[in-house]
Amino acid sequence: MLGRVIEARHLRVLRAVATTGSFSAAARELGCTQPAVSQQMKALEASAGTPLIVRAGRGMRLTQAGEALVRHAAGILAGLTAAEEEVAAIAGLRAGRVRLVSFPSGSSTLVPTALAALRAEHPGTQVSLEEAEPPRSVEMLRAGDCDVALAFRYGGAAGSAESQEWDDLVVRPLLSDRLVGLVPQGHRLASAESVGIGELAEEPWIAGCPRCRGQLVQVCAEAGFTPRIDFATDDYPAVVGLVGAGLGVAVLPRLAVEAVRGRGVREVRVEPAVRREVVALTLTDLEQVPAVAATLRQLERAAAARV
Amino acid sequence: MLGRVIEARHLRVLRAVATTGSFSAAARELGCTQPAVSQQMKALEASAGTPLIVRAGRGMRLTQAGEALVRHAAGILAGLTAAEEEVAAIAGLRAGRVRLVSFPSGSSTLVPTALAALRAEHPGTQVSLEEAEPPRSVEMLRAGDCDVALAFRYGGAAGSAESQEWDDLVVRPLLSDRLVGLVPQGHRLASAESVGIGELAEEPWIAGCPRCRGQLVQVCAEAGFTPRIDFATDDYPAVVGLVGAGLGVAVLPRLAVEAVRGRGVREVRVEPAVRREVVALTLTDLEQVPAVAATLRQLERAAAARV
DNA sequence: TCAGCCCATAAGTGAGGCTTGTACCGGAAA
DNA sequence: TTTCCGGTACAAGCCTCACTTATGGGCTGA
Repeated sequence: MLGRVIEARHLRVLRAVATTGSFSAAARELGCTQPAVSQQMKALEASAGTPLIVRAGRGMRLTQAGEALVRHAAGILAGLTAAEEEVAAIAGLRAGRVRLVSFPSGSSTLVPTALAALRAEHPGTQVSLEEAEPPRSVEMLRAGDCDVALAFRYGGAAGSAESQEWDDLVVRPLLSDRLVGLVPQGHRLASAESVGIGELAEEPWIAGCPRCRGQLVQVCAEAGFTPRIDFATDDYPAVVGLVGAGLGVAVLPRLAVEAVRGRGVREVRVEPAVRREVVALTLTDLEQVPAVAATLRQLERAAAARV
Repeated sequence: MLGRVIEARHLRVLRAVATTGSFSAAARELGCTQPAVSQQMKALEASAGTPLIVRAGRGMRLTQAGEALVRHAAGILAGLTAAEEEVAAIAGLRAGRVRLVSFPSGSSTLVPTALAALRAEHPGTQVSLEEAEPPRSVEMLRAGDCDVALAFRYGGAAGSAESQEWDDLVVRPLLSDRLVGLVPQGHRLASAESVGIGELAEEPWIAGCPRCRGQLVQVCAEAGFTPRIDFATDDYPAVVGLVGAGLGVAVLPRLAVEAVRGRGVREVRVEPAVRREVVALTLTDLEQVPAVAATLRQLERAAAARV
């Protein structure tokens, strides 16, 4: 048997034949030759098991089976073009949804810039934003709960463990975020241009998120002391507020400080320079999704514009 | 470019992948090998212009485009199977309509037998019956107003013209219908076994339909006389009634006489034997239509059973 | 009767779908 | 950890099938 099942191609040919009333005209409409139409119709009749058209001198008529098939073809082909259009809209960035997860200081700095540019370039795209710190955000990425994760990692030994976890992901480096020191206005180091970390050994500390705190402890250990951490909170405005209130000093990523208009605090450069690398993460397959690719591109542009 | 447009085959594969959650399981469900599924999915993603699935360790997830396509695929494939089933019903004689046109004496003899058998064999088929004499019924057949025409033709010189008109049609001979003479009871020839047509030369005649009348005149001319036709009507019961009332004699096809229970008339065999050939006509293409073929078959069986 | 249009058929070609075979990667069990 | 198993990707070969060109026949209208 030739044609086992009915394919969309057959229905397109049949519809063209039914509307034009001739094989040749259908061929012209379909952009192929007349024998092609002839063969398709023969194959379709073979799989139908009954003639679909009757030649009636000039022109042709549909049989009952032909009429039934044409009637169904209308809906089927309409559904098919609707499906193609919806997919094309997603592929062409006239539609498409991206679920973005970012760590807090990223979502208030890089993300707004990137999303504004994305919206301007592709108004049809929709982006949902959620906040989560790196370990959790990567979990969400793997679980399929988001498409892009804005995360960060610290260089050196501590980062290697994370890098290993990410080697099956797409890692797009965005920028290198230097840590800056925060001291209260009026502090003895408030007007210093650069401060060695060891000079803060005896100060009370306000620590940030757990990972940042770990990083802080490690850096201080390398400098030969253990920081006395009086307060620790995920809330960066709170950190800045605590420093401003004179309750201690802090070391925060540049991005986090920038996101908070701190009053009563001074930024000082801390030596040795410690940087965290801010990256965008996504799954290998998702990198090819147009909306995801566009989001990554805009995140990179937003990061580049920050230099 | 590989896959230009989306075909039903692609959607079947995608649906199987989406429901089973793996290429291998989809291949088993579809009755093909796993690389076949792999290739189809790759082709589909190529024509979609965006990934449709993301591999997520154990199993896989659909992307937004994939979800859209699967959502549409449900309706499209449902419509396709509905179309296939409807066509299969027609092809398998579980459905199907035949428009039958018959001359009057055929519709009351052969047709009921044939249609009863058809109904018994294929209860799903629907037959519509209309009455029309041969010239008109063939017109209807050519115009697409009916599918099968029950007609008749006279042999000899008169029939050749009709045969020429029918040589592009499918002609199924059903039976040869001998013409019989009708005389009133008590007529001088009422008890004759066989009557030469010439013996009726002086009788008043009741003629039937126009074509039968033409045939009558021709036969009489060959016998050397011109019949005096007092009445002519398409209505065979009327002809029989008129003969029964003693208003004349008539020559009618056997089928027509059989259809009418005549009172007060006697049948006599007329010599020379004149026969009309009863045939079923259809279009070449329609002969392959199952419902038409079944109708023709039952008409032939009904005619054969009449011997 | 001739010209034009349309359809069917045949043969050749090319694309692409399917298969087998193999390698790679992951997770689960020993 | 090693080993095994289920799953996928990749490559090569085959074969089906869809399209092409070329040709013949049939019907219509001039």
